[in-house]
Amino acid sequence: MNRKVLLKDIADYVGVSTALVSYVINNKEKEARVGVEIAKKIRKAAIKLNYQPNFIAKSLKSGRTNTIGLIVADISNPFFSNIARIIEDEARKLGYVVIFGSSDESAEKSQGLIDVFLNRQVDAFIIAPAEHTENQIKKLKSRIPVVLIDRYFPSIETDCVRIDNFQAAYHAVAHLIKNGRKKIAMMAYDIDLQHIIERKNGYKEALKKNGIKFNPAWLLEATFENIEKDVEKAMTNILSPRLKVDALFFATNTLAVAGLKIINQLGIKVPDDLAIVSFDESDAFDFFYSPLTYVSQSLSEIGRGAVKLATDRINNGEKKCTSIVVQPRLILRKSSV
Amino acid sequence: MNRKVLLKDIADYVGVSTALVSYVINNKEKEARVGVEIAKKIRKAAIKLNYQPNFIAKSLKSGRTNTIGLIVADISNPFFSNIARIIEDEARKLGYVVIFGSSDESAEKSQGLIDVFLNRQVDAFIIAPAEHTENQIKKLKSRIPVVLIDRYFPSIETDCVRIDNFQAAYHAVAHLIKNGRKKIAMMAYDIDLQHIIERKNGYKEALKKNGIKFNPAWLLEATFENIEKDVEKAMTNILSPRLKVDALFFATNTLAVAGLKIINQLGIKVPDDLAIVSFDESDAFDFFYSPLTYVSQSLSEIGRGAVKLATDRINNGEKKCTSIVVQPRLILRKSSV
DNA sequence: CTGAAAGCGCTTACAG
DNA sequence: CTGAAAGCGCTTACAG
Repeated sequence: MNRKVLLKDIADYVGVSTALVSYVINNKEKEARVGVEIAKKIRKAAIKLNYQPNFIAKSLKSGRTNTIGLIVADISNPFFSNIARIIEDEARKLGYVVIFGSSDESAEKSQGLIDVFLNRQVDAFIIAPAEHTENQIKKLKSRIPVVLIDRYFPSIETDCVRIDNFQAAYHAVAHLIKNGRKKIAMMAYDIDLQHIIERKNGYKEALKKNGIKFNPAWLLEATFENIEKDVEKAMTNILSPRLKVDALFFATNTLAVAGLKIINQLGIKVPDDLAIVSFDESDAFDFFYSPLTYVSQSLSEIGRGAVKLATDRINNGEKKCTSIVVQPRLILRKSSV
Repeated sequence: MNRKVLLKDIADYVGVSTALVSYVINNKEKEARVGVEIAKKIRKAAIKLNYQPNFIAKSLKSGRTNTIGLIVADISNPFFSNIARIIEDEARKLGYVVIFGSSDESAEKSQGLIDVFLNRQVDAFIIAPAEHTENQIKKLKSRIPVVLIDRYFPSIETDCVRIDNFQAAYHAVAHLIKNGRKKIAMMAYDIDLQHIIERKNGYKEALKKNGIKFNPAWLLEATFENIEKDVEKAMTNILSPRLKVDALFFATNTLAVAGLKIINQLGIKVPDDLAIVSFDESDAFDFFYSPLTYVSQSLSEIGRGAVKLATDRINNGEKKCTSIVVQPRLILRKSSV
């Protein structure tokens, strides 16, 4: 295994100082007013010797690692892995690399990941924040660029990419009502995160605006720790032994996937006996026997936007916070007819 | 924003040299025979000042970054994102962080990612290698620990975690035959990767051993670049206007998800008219109207194994190559009855 | 137009 | 038992 080629090797090879080589390699000949001939020679030598600069050394000097820390709830959730894929591509185009971590919606794990990534000197964070992490985010953003995705905290001014969750939920539920549904349940999380709260509010407002009195028994809630069991219990309650509602609105894809299993088990007819609308997407939605109507967020807009905001702020820490609000679309299919 | 705390700050605070502080922080007091009292003081000061060592500086000195580079075909494929999740957790337990990249099955992108990650001085690679990357892998493994997952190259001795694809495919197809199927097609990739080749061979061998003559028209192939279209074309050909086979074996989950859509479009009855078995997993398999029988690989065994092999080799570059062979299971469901 | 030198924040062999 | 100093591989202000 041959030794790595260093700046010094090129300098020796050409017969100049490492300083000169550094300037040329980084295209700063102008500032240093390096001779054209020499510059050419240096470039040639760099290629010939296959010089690869040592990122670590560069980072130590520059204080930049060209690394973005990505924290999501769970990288194996298709919603997040699809966003991760976009972020990866966009980031690399700009010379960044992504390290990732899953918080499992736990504030404690979130803090752990933040600490690890801070130690690694990431240049910026892209975070789908977990519940009760306001303080973490507030502190973090005073030190380093932070972009929130999917969720956000109204009390903190940050760069963020999100959708209007209230509107999206409102439209989804209004759509159910327009199609004649009157008793509409919502399967949500028992959680203190703004995007879920807004989805709940949108749901309630749609009922209200359409003259339907909200029945508290319709709002089903699960915890993150026990999704499967909680969904089963809540849904069995409201759907069995007899259907107490005629439509069901799922607040996220994970809830929907768990819920559809119960619906299959109970042998409920969708959409005849129960209409369904969900949020986000999943392969499961396409293959459920009655393909699901769902609120689609453009994952590529989210990913692209997040990387753009992050890198913009890396390059200009003083600029004002930007919220990119992505337009969701309601994809109409058989489950809600 | 207050300045980061340095070793020097602790040294000044306690009134010793940075060397001593470094020894204590890294629990090497023994070697340096630091006084117990001093060590205590230093530790206290480190906590009081909330000292966080600078990883970059450490890395530059030690040549280690405690970073693993993960290269898969596509991080948004649930098979890979689930493995990524396991790798993330296992790696962090051991003090490593993971940077990831998607090769899209392209040798060129693969090389690009390898170069980027090498520059970042990752300590090891975990790779699901793309087609035609033997030489990349061969070169790479002479420089740095490499663990292959999912796929491997028989011509290169490497650490790897895999299943016996031949056996798995053989059993899957034998299962179809045992259930009375006689004309069994396989939807695979037109690709020169060992795991796909072995799955094809297992398929053929199962036919042969059971006295069924293999019909070349049964082996359907798609390219990675055009999965959807290729699958549609190949499957329409063999399933329409009349069914020319009575069973279909999918070589991967991506092929199956694409294929099931066609089957739905054509309105084919599964399993009555066509039995199905697939590889890997997907939420779609559960929600297809006739839940899919599939070959399940333990993703956690794969992820865990990969991290173990990688870190073992980081700590002992000379040890012999290890193949972890994970036992797949055939999960029987309605689609293949 | 070019080079010597300091410095980024650590670790560790060496000297005392 | 402890410290001064070199060095990891770069960048860049400074001097010439």
